Amino acid sequence: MDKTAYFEQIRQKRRNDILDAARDMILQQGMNDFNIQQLARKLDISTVTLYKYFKNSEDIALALQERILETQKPSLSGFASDDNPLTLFSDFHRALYRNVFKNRERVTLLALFEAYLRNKPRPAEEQSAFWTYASQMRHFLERLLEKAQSQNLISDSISTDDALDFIMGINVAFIRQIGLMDDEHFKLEEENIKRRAEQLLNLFILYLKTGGTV
Amino acid sequence: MDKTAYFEQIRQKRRNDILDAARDMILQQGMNDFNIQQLARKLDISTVTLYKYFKNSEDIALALQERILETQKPSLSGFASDDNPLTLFSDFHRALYRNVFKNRERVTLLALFEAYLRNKPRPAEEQSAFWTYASQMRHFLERLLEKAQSQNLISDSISTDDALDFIMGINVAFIRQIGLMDDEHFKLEEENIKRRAEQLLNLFILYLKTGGTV
Amino acid sequence: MDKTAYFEQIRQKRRNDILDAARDMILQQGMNDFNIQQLARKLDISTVTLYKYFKNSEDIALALQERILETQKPSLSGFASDDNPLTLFSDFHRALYRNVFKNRERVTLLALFEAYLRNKPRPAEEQSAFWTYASQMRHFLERLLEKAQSQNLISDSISTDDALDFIMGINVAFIRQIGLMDDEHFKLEEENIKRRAEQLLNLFILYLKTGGTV
Amino acid sequence: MDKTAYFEQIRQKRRNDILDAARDMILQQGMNDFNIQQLARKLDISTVTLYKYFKNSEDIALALQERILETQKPSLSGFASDDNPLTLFSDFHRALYRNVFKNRERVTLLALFEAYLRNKPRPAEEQSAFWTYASQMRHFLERLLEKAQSQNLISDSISTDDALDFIMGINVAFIRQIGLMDDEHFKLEEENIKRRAEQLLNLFILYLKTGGTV
DNA sequence: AATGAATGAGGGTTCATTCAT
DNA sequence: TATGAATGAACCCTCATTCAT
Repeated sequence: MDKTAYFEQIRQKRRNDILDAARDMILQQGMNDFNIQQLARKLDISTVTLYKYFKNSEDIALALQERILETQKPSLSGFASDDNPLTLFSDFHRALYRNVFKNRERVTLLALFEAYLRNKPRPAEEQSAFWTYASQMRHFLERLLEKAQSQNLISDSISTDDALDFIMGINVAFIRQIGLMDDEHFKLEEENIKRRAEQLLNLFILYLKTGGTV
Repeated sequence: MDKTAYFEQIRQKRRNDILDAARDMILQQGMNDFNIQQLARKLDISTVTLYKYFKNSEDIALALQERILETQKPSLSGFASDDNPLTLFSDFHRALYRNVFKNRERVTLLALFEAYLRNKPRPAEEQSAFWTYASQMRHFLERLLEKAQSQNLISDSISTDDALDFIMGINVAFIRQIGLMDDEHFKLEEENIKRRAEQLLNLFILYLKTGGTV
Repeated sequence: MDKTAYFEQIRQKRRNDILDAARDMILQQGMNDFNIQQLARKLDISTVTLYKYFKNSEDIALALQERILETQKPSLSGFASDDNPLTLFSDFHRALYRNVFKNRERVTLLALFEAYLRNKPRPAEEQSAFWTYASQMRHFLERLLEKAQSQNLISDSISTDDALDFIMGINVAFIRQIGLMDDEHFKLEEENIKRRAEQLLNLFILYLKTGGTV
Repeated sequence: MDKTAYFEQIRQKRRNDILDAARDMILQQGMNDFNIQQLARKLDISTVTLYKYFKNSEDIALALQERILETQKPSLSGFASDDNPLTLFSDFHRALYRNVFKNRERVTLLALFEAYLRNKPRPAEEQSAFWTYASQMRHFLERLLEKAQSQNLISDSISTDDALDFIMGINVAFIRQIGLMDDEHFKLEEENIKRRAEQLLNLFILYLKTGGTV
């Protein structure tokens, strides 16, 4: 009998339950008021049990962040590489925001972690989750832009690197903004924001085609 | 005798000193580790005295936020209204970012407050400080764009309202991002970020002129 | 009115009361079971109040140790330096043990601290309290022995340094032993132990006179 | 079938492994930080298994102490009783210290236990391990001294009992001191200490011969 | 026999806040 | 007005120990 594997499975499930509860708590109360005791109460287990699964409260937050980053990995399959690069760019941009709207709570969590960790002393090489996330797509876009340039679809005056930094920067900023919005406010504004994401795409296309000057 | 006024003045000065110290603490340690006892120690007064000036730590944060918003009010004097509206728009945009770079710490504070207050129960009508700040300039830009439109300087297809929402939204997102960057990273990237702010301006102009399509 | 001084006085008194209670607790239960909560309960104050007076439980132990070392400083006045050096040596030895017997609880505390701190990581330069105490008298004895040697009262073959190391080493060992004895056992054996201290003195004199060989 | 005996053997081996690990832990961290969970982790077994072998952590310490006392039993074979008693005394003394230096870690453990158990409520008849150890050799030395006295090798004025108490007392004190030294300090001082043990022997001989007076 | 899971108890510490002067 | 003193509440975490399998 494969007892060990069985236990491990249960354990994983339990870890996930804990992370789910932590997620809800953080979304409701923010990182500041997130604490292990309340989490244990909410899960109806003892704090000690929590400590068997996670080293401490920061460990929980980090595991949650990691889980989000893993689930959230931009899937690039489905983007047939022989299409027009700019069309692909648009598709990708739209898919990105579709994802953001669909999983706004994850974005919120990442944004809250980021603000929370801002002043904590952290290993130097560690990046904010947002930038980890962003760099995952950067590579894909890079090849896209290079291809577009080789096909003369975008302005000569554009440096691929600069363009990417600019586009990613604005996108990350806008996405963070979406994540940090108040839930109510977001619901009210959802349609407007979607329209603005589309406008942003237009702007980027305009930028790529013209290099940013008329 | 206006002894009362004199005391009130002293009191104001004291309040300001407290807010200064609070600002430094929050910038160094984040909202999480900001606490009244440490603040009192830093100011070399008793906590009780602090309580005479502010109800509690949240009250201090709010007062600080308010002080920033007041100081930060975009000064619109100096923008002669008979210039070309688009030139004025550019001037204004540049002045805005110049201000942001010069007072990044205030932006940081507003961004930290925003994340901190996100889940606190708050009076419904109260907006995030960023949006308060944004709306202060909105009115000015609105008249500018209307004028530009009447002079046929910008595309017919543009709705002034939409354009403003879009532009302000992106700007606020970008500015918040600048505020939340960590200090070291900011120093390294400062020049790049300034360049991107300028690119953004170019794009906005392009957007206004073309309506977002080439 | 000299309020500050008054408060400081009260404060010192309170610190002393706390140290007294800590001393009793440690003597009764040993260092292992010494803890702040119980101490607070015993003093009938809240733990928080304790923290206002001492940084943490180790701080209390160190303060207690320091207090002992200060009180315990071997008083060398009263030893007229023109007497026969070996007589003085005997007087000093006897005074030392008289002190040990009279303040055995202090010795016990020092011995308990020493064993407790043995595996704690500590600043390298820090010495065990016993050795601090011992070195305080070493200087006095050194001059004594040199004088004795110059008066041909002790064997030529003796190196003052070696002799002191030897004598101090055995004394500290014996004193520590006295401190670590069980209270009951000590009471039963007290007279015997006193006799042995006297025998030890004889041994030392013998050693000094003969150099340790017949 | 003597399956039972076989299992018992396994069990004993297991107990020994546990005690070995406990010994290492205690030497490294002291009695205070010695705890069952860490011990189990170190042995890579569950705490529950530990409880099958020992009642609790004090039980482990006592078993360890007992094991040391058994192993450490002074072997008196090899001391041919027809030699000169004082020579035998010297040999014995040297063998004792040789043993202490060779097995200093055991001495350390006994000294740590002694301090640790000092305030624990214990069965009245139980003595400190050191005294158990000391009394084991006392009997042997007693016969030796009596023989020496009957051969007029030592002073008439000496009471065998007193002399033994004195000698054993100083030895135990010195040995405990050696055990409690911290490892680094011991390494630095090892040679000096050995010299002092030899000096002590000389003094004891002198003491026995002269009765403590020149 | 061995182990994963779970927990009560309790120590360490910090924080906001009140009281008395 | 200002402050020293004091504390309740709450969080963090570890340990010994038991239960069910």
